[in-house]
Amino acid sequence: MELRQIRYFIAVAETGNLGAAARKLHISQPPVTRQIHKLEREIGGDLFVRTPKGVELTDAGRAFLVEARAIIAQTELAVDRSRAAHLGEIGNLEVGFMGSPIYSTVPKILRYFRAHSPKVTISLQRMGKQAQIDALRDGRIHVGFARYYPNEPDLVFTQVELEAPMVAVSVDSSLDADAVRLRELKTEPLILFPTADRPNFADTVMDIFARARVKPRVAHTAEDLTSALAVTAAGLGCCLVPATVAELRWPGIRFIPIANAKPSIPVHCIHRDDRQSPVLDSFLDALRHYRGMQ
Amino acid sequence: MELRQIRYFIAVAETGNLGAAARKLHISQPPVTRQIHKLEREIGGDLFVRTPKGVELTDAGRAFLVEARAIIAQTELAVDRSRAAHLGEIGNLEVGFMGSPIYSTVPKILRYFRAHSPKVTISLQRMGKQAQIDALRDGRIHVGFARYYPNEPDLVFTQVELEAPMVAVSVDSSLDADAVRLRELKTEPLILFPTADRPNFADTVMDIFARARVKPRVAHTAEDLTSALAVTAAGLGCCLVPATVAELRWPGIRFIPIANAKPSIPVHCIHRDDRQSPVLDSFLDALRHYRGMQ
DNA sequence: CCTGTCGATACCGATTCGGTATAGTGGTTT
DNA sequence: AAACCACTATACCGAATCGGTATCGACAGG
Repeated sequence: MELRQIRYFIAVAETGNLGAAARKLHISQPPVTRQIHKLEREIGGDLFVRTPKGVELTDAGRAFLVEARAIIAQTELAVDRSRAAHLGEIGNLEVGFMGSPIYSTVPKILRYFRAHSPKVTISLQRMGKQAQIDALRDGRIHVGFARYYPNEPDLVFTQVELEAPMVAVSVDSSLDADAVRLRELKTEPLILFPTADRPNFADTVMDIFARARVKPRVAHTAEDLTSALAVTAAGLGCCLVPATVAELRWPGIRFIPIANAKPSIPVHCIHRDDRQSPVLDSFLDALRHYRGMQ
Repeated sequence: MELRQIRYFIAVAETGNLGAAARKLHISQPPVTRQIHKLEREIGGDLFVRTPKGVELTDAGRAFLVEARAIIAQTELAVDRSRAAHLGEIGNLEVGFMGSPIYSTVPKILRYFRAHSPKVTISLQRMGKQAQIDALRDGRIHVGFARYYPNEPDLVFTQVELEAPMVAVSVDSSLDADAVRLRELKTEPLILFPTADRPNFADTVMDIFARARVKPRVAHTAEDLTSALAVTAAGLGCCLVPATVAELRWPGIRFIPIANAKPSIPVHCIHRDDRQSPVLDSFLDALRHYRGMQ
């Protein structure tokens, strides 16, 4: 069976007349006759009864007409869907992430992307940097988010955010609530995090102190942001956090801006550079718009 | 687009390899390349990425594969359905009926037909004989049931049942419950029905009395069976009914067999004779079996 | 009885299809 | 580094199929 036969059949069924169907199809009448006959031979029974004034559907023809229309609708749907997939309008975006960007930066970007491409489903999974890199190569994720990435020949990363540091202290802290200078933290016990996956945020924190020519008193290390804030809330010290983290409410924690602090804490996004995924292209497009807005 | 392209596409997608797909399709490799290219041109984007070891689906290709399988399934369904319709296994049987056969004969036959062709839906509509004949010619019904039909050149009717008469009397009647002779009814007030659409059951009743050389005392006429039994239950007289009517329970009515009564009340079925409807053919087939069983 | 309309058939180029041969490409082997 | 695969793409050739023209046969209406 071929779609040509189905298209001709529908035209004939709708006009009730081979000649009229041929005119509608912009061909002559004999080819229509032939294709209908072929179709009838394949189905093994007549689809029309021939009358002197045209043709009429048989019961089998009526049943086939319903299916025929469904087939044509299905083919059109197939083209539409795959075109949409080609344009990155539908599909699935697999996202890997690690660390604190998940608290604010990643949701903001994904919300923006969703407004652009509402039909794309998004899957999020927490994974370390190296796991992200492996997953990107295997195609298990399209894009990864973290603060820092090592250089990889076949991958490309771009900075999507640059945040100023803030100080997180216990609500019981005696530090000024409006702003502090880094120098004032010299005597405060500092909590560093994370501990794994260097280069990481802990390095940035040390760099910020170094640039301000302040030598911090590192009292504790914590595995990740959540642990660090827990230790902070317990009153064991303070820690530096990216500004977006302060957008959330943490029990027992007060965030204090740092005077004259420059935005110096990046969030990066990593992905393949082979333009294999329209959904990724679509996402990167939205990401460029998003960065243009900032 | 043509189904050929879709079939080739599925084969390629499933093998991940144009050559292997060609072998599976029992053709050589170049035609496969060509059809895939055509398909990609029509959709306006690549469905596969070509790798040194074969091909891999793109996102658009993956989306199209789902639809492609649906299209093929739909075509197979189309052939199956229309074949089934051709064999009268699916479809709709429109039945017209009038009078008392609806109480037992018609349901019995339809139940039997349903066991034969469970996927055929059945629509019943009450209509007079002439209405049935018109509806048969227009194709609004496939088959009609009534006791008698006039001869029609393009229609054919067959007897499907021959019932003995029974006497219906009020429960208060003094007549013997086991059997009566027609002669005993000579003095009973007789209720005749129906009043319209002659020849009808009333004529048969008069004929039964005439053959027994008994002259009945016609006291009332009623429009139909239900009315006649209502009058009977009121104690205004008795009436003859076909035996199958006695299978039902009527309040206030007692049915009494007639001694030596021969089956003489027919039920007929009428239909067109042009073999245009497989469902009708299927029904007539079941009907022949049914009559063979009786 | 003639005529108009419809589907079916026969035949003719034009197109499309499948087959063969071969070029091009990237990865692997030696 | 050169030879060798395995795979896709392209060019070209007969065969099948498609659409067009002309015509036939059947039937209804004038």
